[in-house]
Amino acid sequence: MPELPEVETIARGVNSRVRGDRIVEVWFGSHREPLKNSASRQARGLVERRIESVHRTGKHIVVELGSQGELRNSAGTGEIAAQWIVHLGMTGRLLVTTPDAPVAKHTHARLRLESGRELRFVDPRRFGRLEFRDLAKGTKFGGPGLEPLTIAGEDFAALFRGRKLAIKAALLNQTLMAGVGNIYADESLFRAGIRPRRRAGRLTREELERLRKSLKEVLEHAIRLGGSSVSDYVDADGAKGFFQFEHNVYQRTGEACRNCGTAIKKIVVAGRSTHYCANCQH
DNA sequence: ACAGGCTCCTGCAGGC
DNA sequence: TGCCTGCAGGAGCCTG
Repeated sequence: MPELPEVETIARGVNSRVRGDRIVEVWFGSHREPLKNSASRQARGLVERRIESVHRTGKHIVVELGSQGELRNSAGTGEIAAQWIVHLGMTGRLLVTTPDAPVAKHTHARLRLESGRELRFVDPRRFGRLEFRDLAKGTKFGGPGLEPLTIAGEDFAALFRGRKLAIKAALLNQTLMAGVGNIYADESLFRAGIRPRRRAGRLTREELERLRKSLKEVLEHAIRLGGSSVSDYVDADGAKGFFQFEHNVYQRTGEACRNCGTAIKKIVVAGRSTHYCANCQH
């Protein structure tokens, strides 16, 4: 479901509410979990740790955790000893609630915090993933791919050099760049005036630079509006985003292009529905 | 290298 | 009302 702007919005919201709080009790649902390592291992690893910060890497939310068993109410050392990595898949939600808030259907994890609040992971389709990492036993989560918000023009161009796949497929490939999904691939290609089926390696340097800037602008604009709420996306408070009203092509099949009035086309690229304006994009 | 298909799931909209 | 089909912000795997 969520792409970079939605994940960024959620991570910021969660961070501002739980930073400095401590995990005092952990509950995982009993049936098949969307987990990378076992529920019991995660629960044992998470409990009694201070949440140092929460941030986004690609489409992943990274919860940075202090060492286990520090004194209650202590400020902590600020050092990162473990991480909880949350990937929301298509329908995942990470919510900060009061303990008495009704438990939504498909709630898979609940972390009770010292403040009394709860951090909950809800995911109907269970495409999301939860992973616990003890940094004493393994490496820090790096995530795949480069960050589209900060990538330099040279690096951006290098990603696509010599590649025969469609530019849209390349944008969706998380090992190249992390965070771009179906909405923002379509929207950035529209903004850059590039057709989604163009071969990545055939784009001119000028087009690539236009695409890099368009992508950055679209993502930053979407972050400012709290992301796109296409069906069920909500932030850490359960509030919706507003970028869906700014979409130029995504899910606007047959509607008039806001730029030229031509009907927006829908095709399939890389197995995903793809929307573009045949008049504005070349 | 890359395309395309299939898979993991649930929920919702639309057609009949 | 119900039943069926298709589709959905992701991504991994397998085949050709």
